[in-house]
Amino acid sequence: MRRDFRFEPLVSSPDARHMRTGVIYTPHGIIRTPAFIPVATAASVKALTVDMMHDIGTQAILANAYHLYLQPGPVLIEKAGGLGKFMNWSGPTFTDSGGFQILSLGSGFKKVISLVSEEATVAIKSTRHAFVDNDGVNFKSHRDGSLHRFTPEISMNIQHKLGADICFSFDELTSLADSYQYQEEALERTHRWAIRSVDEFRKLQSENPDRPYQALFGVLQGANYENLRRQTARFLNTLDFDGFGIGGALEKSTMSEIISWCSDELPANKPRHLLGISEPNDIFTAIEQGIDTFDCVSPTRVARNGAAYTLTGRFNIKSAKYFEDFSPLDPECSCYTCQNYTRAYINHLFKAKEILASILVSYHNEYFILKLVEDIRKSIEQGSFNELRDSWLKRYYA
RNA sequence: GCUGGGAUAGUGAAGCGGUCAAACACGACAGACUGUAAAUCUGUUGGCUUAUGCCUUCGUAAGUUCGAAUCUUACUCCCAGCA
Repeated sequence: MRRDFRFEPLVSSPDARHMRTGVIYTPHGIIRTPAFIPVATAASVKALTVDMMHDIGTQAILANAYHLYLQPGPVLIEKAGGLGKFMNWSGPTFTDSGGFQILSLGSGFKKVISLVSEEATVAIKSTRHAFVDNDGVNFKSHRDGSLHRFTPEISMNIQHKLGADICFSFDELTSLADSYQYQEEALERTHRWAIRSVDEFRKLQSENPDRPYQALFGVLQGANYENLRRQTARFLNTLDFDGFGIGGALEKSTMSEIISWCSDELPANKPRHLLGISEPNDIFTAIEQGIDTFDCVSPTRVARNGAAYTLTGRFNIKSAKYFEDFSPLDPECSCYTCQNYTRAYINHLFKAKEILASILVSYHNEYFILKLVEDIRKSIEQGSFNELRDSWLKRYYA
């Protein structure tokens, strides 16, 4: 089996132990890192066409095995020629395993990520644990309530059919509300699932030697416990993974440490992906601690609800005070939206519930984050990361 | 001109003697959103100005009643039918 995938670290920054630039080579092109990977859950970056994605400098996209399994089904996408062909995206693609969705949607909906409250704790313990067993997870479709089951083997089969360049092992997402004992149990389960993910995935690949190579990333859990995070990084590194994803509910206060523990233990020659992060301060933190790629729904989700990024912070364009504001969303932005449309117009589009509102702001927000990460990458090359970080964050959060 | 129906907060629309500052919907205003059940969700929406408080409101005016958006009378306007 030809491994048409590799990561080449380029500039290691003297500013921070693990920070670096690099290039990820995939069968569908390269990704210059650090890179933000827009999320296309259901094979679409919501509100954006592929042309738009190219225009704003999208290097790769990340879709989801859970959603595509439920609709339209992996068999159809395989027939279409794979995820990229299906959605007309010729560049590199990622798919998530579905582990996160199964446990964060349905019974865990809105509770798993930010669960600190007692209510969330109770909800998690009484519902989630009933569905997880050592072999896999039973779950109900969020679409029609029908019963389904995911195991590492099933997730790998789906992702193999979807045909993304980079796939993730099947993991169990835990919540910070879970006990330490549960975190340990779940982590062991995630380890066994990682072994099974590798075995199944490599078996499928050897049975289909003519297909483009698909890389497999192992997912690190372990909540906010240093020993668990380090332990899982060391363990996963013994398996046949091409890279790693750092997952779990990441609190602002501990994210930096968690990533640095993982980076300490992971090999320098394999890429490190951070799952589901994209607020500007988090981006700086993640990259500084050695993250190469990361994905997030936030820029488009927030855009559809009227929030736009600017160099001086995020604001809500729906607000009445922009009714007569004929300046661009961000006066310093050179994206298509900011070059051609005013705040007053976009404010009107939201009030009038016009589809174009979502399109224009999604375009701007994705551009804004992609540009920020691009600027950060250049700053690492030029040895000016710290200066950029300090001045940028000072303005943004002023 | 006659007969019948109707006028409720920004709009539509419940309520038909006390538990009504008045349901609900929309709108408006604000907030949230981090591996997308999210073009979603939450809160506020008469005034005072934050209180198991006071004041002003249900077309206008007068009345019945301990008590009226709710009952009576007159008036004004709107709608339908008849002339």
